[in-house]
Amino acid sequence: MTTKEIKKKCKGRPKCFDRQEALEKAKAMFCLYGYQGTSIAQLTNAMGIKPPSLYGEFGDKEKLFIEVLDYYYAPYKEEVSRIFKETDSTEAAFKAIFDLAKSFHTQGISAGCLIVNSSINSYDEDTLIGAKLKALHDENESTLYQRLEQGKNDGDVAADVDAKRLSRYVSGILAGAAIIARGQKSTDAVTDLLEQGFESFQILIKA
Amino acid sequence: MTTKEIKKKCKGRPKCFDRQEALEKAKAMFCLYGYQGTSIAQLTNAMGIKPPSLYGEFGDKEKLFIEVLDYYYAPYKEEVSRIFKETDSTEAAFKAIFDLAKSFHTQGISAGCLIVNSSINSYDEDTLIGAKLKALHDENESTLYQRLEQGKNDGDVAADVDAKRLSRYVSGILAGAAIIARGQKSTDAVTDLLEQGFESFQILIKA
DNA sequence: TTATTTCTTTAGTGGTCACTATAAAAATCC
DNA sequence: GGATTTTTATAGTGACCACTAAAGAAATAA
Repeated sequence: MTTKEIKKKCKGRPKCFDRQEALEKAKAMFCLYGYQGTSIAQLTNAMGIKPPSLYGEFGDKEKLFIEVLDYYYAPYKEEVSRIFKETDSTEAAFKAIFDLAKSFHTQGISAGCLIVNSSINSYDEDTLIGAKLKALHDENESTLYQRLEQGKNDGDVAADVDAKRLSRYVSGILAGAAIIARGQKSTDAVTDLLEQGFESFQILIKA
Repeated sequence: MTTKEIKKKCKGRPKCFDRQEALEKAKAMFCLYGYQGTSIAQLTNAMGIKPPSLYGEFGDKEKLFIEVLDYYYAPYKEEVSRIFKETDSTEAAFKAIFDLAKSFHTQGISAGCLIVNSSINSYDEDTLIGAKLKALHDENESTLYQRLEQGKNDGDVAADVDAKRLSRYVSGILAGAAIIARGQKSTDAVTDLLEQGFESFQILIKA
């Protein structure tokens, strides 16, 4: 919207596509078929543009994918941030996190989580994609960890709880839920895992 | 060994490679790079054979992969079966399962779990690979479920425990551990997840 | 209007993909 | 030893891969 307005007075031929819409389409394709599994031809077809436009706008396939990863993570990050701001107790906050994952994976045809999916194929930290994936994972886990530490300060998480271990536990269950959502496509399996996961979380923060 | 002895008296030119060794090499490549990410050229190079030999012996890439999946799952299945036979209490049995996963993912360079990894890219049940992956997952979860039901009969699992839900929970954590092992390559993260997972399991079967 | 700039479309590039036709090599059978 | 059988190695097949050179189209600037 605003970018369109701002760019109204540029020289040269105007673009025939909206950048965000293109990213959205690319995201959908990468979610379905993965980075390797999605060809430039599939991407350009879905995005409604030709290869030179894609390369002109996004650089190459790898750079486009990294941009899609940020675009994918942003709303989740914002939602988690909102939850942790607006929710008082640690228990209620993590209940909201588990619920967020549950609703994400159980409404519509879930393709799992793009970041979890991609970490299977691009696990090498020496690559741009691998480094980006690790950064996003670490950021997420760190966010969970900090909320647990806050809970210990607030007093609704027991003092002898290992916050790092517990954040890894939650992070691992969320990753598992993403896997199950994609691989098994069973709403019940995801729900069971996440609800049982939260149930155990409730117990673990009290001991 | 025995197959070699038996096949000693065949007509025609004898094979230059050992079938199981070839499967082992193929397994290693698929574990590292995945189904899509491993080319026939890479496979034949690792297996020490030429493409026509691969196709003559295994059919095509898809059939080879499915055979590798069975070859990969077999020792795990046997080990779980052994654990469930030789271990008395449900708690000790699942402790052994969690420990098995822990040692598998923390010794050497873990490539995660081939079956979990593959379920990301080959999630369509309509394909041969997708169907095989779902079958293996279901078999594993069913094995866990049955052991929990046995525990309820034996009396060391509380009667009101939802065995299906709990088996999905354990299965989900094991999947998450495989993801973390591959994606984060952190021994500590895997250990934390699995130990915290078993700790919660201990509590959940008693309530 | 003309020049300049920027994006578009067309039409490819060399490289790699899974897979195979062909024929030589190495064994047994008669 | 010669015929048969099976596996081998050589050398390719068309299809698709990520990516791009070249030229046309659509805007602004002069």
